[in-house]
Order: sequence, then structure tokens, then C-alpha cells
Amino acid sequence: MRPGSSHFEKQRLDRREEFLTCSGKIFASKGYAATKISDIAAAAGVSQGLLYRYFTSKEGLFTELIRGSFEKLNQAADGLEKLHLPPKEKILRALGETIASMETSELFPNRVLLIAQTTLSEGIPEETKAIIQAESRKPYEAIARIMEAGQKDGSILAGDPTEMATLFWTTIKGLALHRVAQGTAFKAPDLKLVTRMFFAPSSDPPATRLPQEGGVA
Amino acid sequence: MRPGSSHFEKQRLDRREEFLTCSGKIFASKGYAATKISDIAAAAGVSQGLLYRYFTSKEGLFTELIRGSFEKLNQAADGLEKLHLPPKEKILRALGETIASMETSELFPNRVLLIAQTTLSEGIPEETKAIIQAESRKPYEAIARIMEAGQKDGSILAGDPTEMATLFWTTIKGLALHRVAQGTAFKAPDLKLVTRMFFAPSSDPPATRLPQEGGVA
DNA sequence: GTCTATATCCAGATAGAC
DNA sequence: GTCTATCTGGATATAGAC
Repeated sequence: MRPGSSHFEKQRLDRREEFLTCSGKIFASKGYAATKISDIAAAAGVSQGLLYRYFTSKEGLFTELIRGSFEKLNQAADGLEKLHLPPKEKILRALGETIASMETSELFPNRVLLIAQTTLSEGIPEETKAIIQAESRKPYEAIARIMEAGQKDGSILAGDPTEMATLFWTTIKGLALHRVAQGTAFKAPDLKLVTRMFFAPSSDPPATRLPQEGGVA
Repeated sequence: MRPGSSHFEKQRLDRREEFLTCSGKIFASKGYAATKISDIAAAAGVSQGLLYRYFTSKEGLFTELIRGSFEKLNQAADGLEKLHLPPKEKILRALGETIASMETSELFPNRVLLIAQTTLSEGIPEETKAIIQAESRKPYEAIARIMEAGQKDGSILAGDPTEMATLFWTTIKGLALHRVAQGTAFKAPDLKLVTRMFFAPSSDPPATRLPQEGGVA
């Protein structure tokens, strides 16, 4: 039986994924350096030695986690752009789902924070920095294009699209920070309060809340 | 000569302050755990052993830094509240100064980020957590009171004042995150884009940019 | 008052038992 | 396939020299 495609190989990959998810929560709140391999092992309910059977090192584990997080975030941004909706609705949906998902799950805020923390931290592996360098602009650019399209059809307020994309993401990052800090005590702000920054006040946003995994991600 | 009030004592305190400022930059970008005493020493241009003549431990140094940062932030929030200005002008000035200060200096974003990072991180000393527990709500409450006052006189848009204060701070935190990540490449967003979230669109905010140290802080 | 050298401890990583 | 025991490096903290 070839190892690359066997039934057992899939089990092994699932296990890896499980460890990665586990570690994501911890890395997001503690940061790379403060997170011990033993913390991850304890959260996953296994011995710390076992993790080295699945990952080459702490650095390798982290790099893989970051790579996967960016992939999912970029996919989400791509998917959003390709939706057959007017630009304003895209922004509205992205913000609405993101905010809604923050109350129910930590998954998305963890991912955003992980990326945010990693983007600024200098105490992280070199390989991770390279990934950031390559990937971190894409979500900004996707949102900027949507903003620009919305300005053309008049549904989104005037302003430099790049700056508005920055505001979009800094708002989400700020909220993610708040979410993780507050834990379950977090109460999401009203969507209307947030969207005022981008939309003309005349058009009242309808209650667009789709039940889905993790916001734009 | 009494040691508590001598001329030399002041010199020593200045030196401490210098070390604290130095360490603040590093702690803010790397986080507590990833920051080595030797990093701080190198940045200050002294040997690492010397720091232990000024602070009992890494933990003690950090705790003092956090305490001071909260003190300054709370003072700034208090000062803002006490200004003889209409509520809207207070918010406008706080945001304006903050955004302006971000372009010129890292001092304020570092302080905000330091607090933000510390608020969520679980990999920090116990004593620091206690300070956070006691102090972290004050800036939110101060802004919430200003928001409420502004709603009464009609200059600030309707919405739960607590949520609006949260948005105020999450916006600042998000921008601080962005600022530190971008470094000198950071370009502050136009003030008007941000204030749309809080103010009625009719009243055009005047260009209020006061030259001062560090934003609301 | 500051630096250099050293002790101690802890976390990452490995090896070997079951 | 997983766990326990161990090696090793590096960071905190101390002690002693100048």
C-alpha cells in the first residue's frame, strides 16, 4: 500500500489538523515565544514527546499553522470578491458574518489575531516572516477593490479605497483583540455602528446575518 | 543626606525611566516572553547584569512598565473628560491627536499595544494581571460617558454608549497594531474616515490637530 | 556604578521502553 | 503509536572584579 494515499495516511493528517487547531488557540493568546510545546500537548491531551512525531519542531508546527491561516483568510477574501452581489452587500456581509461569528466561536478571532500578532512580532521564526511578507497584503487589496467598486456605484462613501480597506481590517483586528481578551464575556457591537464608517447613512442596512463557520473566513 | 530625596536619587530615577522606555518598545513588539533581558540591555547600551541593579527581575521591570503605562493612559482619559469642550470636540481631538501622533512617534501606539497585548496574553506575571483587572475598564468608561453626553446634545450619533466606547478603543488598538506592524511605512488614515462612525455627517469636522506628545496619552 | 563570569533553571528536542 | 526519561542549549539571575 502506498503511504501517500492510504486510509491510515488520512487519519494521520486529521490528527495533525487537530493538533494545529489546538495550538492555534494557544499561540493566538500567548504568542509564539510564551507558548510551550507542553502547553499544546496538555491541551490536546497527549504527551509532549508525541508532537515531535507529527512536527519537526515548534518552529515547524508554527510555520504550518501560519501558512494554513493565511490560506484560509485569502480564500475567504477571494470568495467574497467573487460573490454575485453589489459591493456594498459584500462589505456588509463580511462585517456581519465576522461580528456574528465572534460571539459564537473563537475560531475566526483567533485566526485574525494570530496573523496580527505574528505580523508585528519580531520574535518569530524567519520562515514565518517570509510567509507574512508574501501573503499579508492580499486581504487588504481584495477589500480595497470592493470599496472602489462600491464608490463607483455610489453605495459606499468617498475616500481613498486603500485607507478604507485599512480601516476595515484594523476594525476587525481591534474587535478580534477585544474578543479574545474578553473571552465569553464579549458582546459584539451592533453592526450598524460599524458600517457607518463605510456606508451612506441614508441606506439602512438590512439584518444580513448568515449562519456560517467563521465570518469572512 | 537622605537617600530618598537626594540629587543623586533623581539621577537614578531618570535612569530607571530611560530603561523603562527602552523596554517598552521591545515588549510591545515582541511580547513579554520573547523579550530577553539582554535585548533590553543591548537597546540601552549597557550590560545585562546592570539591569538587575535597577530592577529586581524581568517580572518586576515589566510590572512597573505596565503600571506606568496604565497610569498615563488613565491620566489622559481623565484629562480629556475634564476639558472645557463640547463632547464631540473631545472625541474629535482624541482621535485626531492619536492618529497624528502615530505618524510621528511610536510612543503612543507602543503604549496602547503593550496594554492590548498584555490584556489578552496569559503568559504574563500574576501581579501584572491584577493591575489589568483593576485598571483596564477606566478608559472605556471615560469615553462612554463622553459619548453619552454627546448624544444628549445631538452631536454624536445614536447607539449604546458602551458599544461606541468599545468601537472607539478597538479602532485605536487596531490602528496601533497596524502602526507597529508597518513601522515607518505607516500612513495614518484620514481623520474624517474614522469619525464617520461617531458623528452625524452634516457637521463637517474642522481640522483640529494640536501639536502635542502622544495623542490622548 | 558598571562589566564579566558563573550558577541555576527551564523548555526544546531526542532516545529508548512498552 | 504513545509515553517516560534524558540530553542539551539558552535565558534569568547572582557573584565577584575593576
